[in-house]
Amino acid sequence: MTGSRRPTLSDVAHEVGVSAKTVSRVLNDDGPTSARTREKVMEAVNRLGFQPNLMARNMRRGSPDSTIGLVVPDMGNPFFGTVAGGIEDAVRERGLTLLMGSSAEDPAQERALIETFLSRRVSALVVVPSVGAHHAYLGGVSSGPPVVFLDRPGSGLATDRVVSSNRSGAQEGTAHLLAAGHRRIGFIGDLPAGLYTRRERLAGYRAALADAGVPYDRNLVASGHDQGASAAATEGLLDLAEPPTALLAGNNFTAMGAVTALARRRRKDIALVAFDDLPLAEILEPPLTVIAQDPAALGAAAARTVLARLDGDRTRPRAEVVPTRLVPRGSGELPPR
Amino acid sequence: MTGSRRPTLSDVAHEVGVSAKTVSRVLNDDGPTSARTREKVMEAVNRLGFQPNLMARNMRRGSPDSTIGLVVPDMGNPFFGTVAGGIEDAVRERGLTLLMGSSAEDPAQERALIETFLSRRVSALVVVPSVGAHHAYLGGVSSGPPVVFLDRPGSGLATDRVVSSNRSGAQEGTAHLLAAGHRRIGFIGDLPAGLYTRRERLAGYRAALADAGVPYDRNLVASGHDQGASAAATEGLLDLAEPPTALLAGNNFTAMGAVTALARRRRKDIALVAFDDLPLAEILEPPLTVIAQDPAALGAAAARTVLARLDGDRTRPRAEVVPTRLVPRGSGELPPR
DNA sequence: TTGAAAGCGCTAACAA
DNA sequence: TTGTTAGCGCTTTCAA
Repeated sequence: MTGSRRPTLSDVAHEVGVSAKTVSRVLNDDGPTSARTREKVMEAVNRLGFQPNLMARNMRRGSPDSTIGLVVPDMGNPFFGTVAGGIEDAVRERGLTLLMGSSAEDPAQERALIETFLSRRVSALVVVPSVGAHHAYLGGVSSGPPVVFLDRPGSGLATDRVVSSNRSGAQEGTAHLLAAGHRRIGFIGDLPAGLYTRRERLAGYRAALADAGVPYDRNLVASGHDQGASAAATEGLLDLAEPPTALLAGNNFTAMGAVTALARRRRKDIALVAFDDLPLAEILEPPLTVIAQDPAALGAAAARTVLARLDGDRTRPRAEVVPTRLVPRGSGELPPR
Repeated sequence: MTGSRRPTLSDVAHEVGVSAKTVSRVLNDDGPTSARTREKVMEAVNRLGFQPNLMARNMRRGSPDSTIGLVVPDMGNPFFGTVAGGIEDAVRERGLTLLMGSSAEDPAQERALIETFLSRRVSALVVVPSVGAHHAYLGGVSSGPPVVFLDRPGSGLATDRVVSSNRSGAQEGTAHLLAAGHRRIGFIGDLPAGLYTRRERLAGYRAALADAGVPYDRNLVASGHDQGASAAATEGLLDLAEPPTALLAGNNFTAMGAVTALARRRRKDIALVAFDDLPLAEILEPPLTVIAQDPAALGAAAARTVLARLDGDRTRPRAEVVPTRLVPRGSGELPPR
């Protein structure tokens, strides 16, 4: 397995007794070759376990690598996994392979990963930008592959982007709680506070409050990035002197935290609407009302944009919004006590 | 952004008025260079937006690409996302980048992805083999990168592997149900039936039954791959003439299906133990008892093995088993009615 | 139907 | 401290 040098085209050619170019022709179906030659070449290829060196091929051809680089902040979040699946399904038939790496929500790691992808000459880049990252360097004098920002707009680079309808979705979810009669509605948002999705969803929440003439109370805004911190933040809201009677959870992890906190406190009377769906939402008690995102559609939209750019689309940057959908299941319809 | 040719080393060299080799020296910190030269070179690099072509560098150096290829059957499954995070954390400081792609549990796609990685000369390959895939081709005459199988052993290739303690874990979980007094215990397994983890866990289940002198009844074995199918399969078990009083769910998705089915039927009297933990396990009613896996540890173990091989370890293939842990939370302690 | 020569962008080896 | 030459493995171009 690990041992002698990997075989090259010339090794195969030498083995068969032809020139390297002939082997190349056989492998790439490029130009005429006799059946006899083809047979012998293929036999030698298999016998030697020859694997063409794509780096050499791409270099000579001057063509980009047939891969698309995807940068996400967290591979363990099924939201991004589903996004990746949506991209992959859409680009596979074009012969493109999706390569995914994680930035761990760190601008430095994000940049390192992007440069890794650029140095490997990927055909396109899909990036979920980390908070605090700047992308001006991507738009330098140099010609690079098309870049699409996903889930969040990038900073310092005017290029295509695909996001969910964060603001109107959150507004709709909050309005749903207001319609049930709630006036004190808590918001549990992701961290850091500068996160685009958090800001947009918080803005939607505030817009709904304003529409209903309910004053915004910043004491009702809590934060957490993972499930544990979000649960603690939720308990903090419940412990207020004037606690909320309803909650809007800002994403899937904060939703799990809120659900956990309410369960620990046995507070089935607190209404809850979550941004982003959860696999077990239906069977929670009460069943969880959500503003569902469509991560596979986000991925597919990004892929379509990428393919259009690769096909020569030179129009100005697109900003696509994938709609969210309110799914009432019960937890958002509870009245205030 | 997309336009003129990407700048090369020579472009930079020409711009500064030095040779390509000097620019190379500056960029790679290889050999002496004057401060003045370094300055001018870096300035030109930034101005032109030069990105070194890693394909060319790797080719010339004859070194493999500083990436590790990871092949998983499903990017949307957080289990594999967490595994990937475990690998990444362990290899990052060695300067290796993790590239993940999906086989969609299809041997043909798996092979295509592996060949893609091999053609790009990755430093190592970590593979979660699809059912029905054979890997003899990886062990050919040729020298290739180290390969580690993860979560499941590969077929046709004797190489390193890292798996969970599937059999003993399932045995322990089943024994837990038997200890609570259950004698009719259903098993809901992943599909296809040939899947290694399913077979191992089923074997553990059967071993526990045998230890307790309880006859194995194949009518109590049901199957599903996703949450919906697993829920339907669970309902099928509940509709038997002699239904089970307890269930063992074979993985995270079947667990969510079983939980869903029991909730729909309002059967809080049915005991349940699930293989693999769930984020909301604690707050289900009753709280879900699980045989927890440690996906990050699986990834870390695979990474350690990879690094050892890259460091020249030529000993015979390792078979590492990452232990599972029974976490009693309530659902497995319910007595039979 | 096949081969020879050149060169993609970079770095090793040597020379200056 | 810097430059020149050659060559990594492949494909393009041209010739046979």
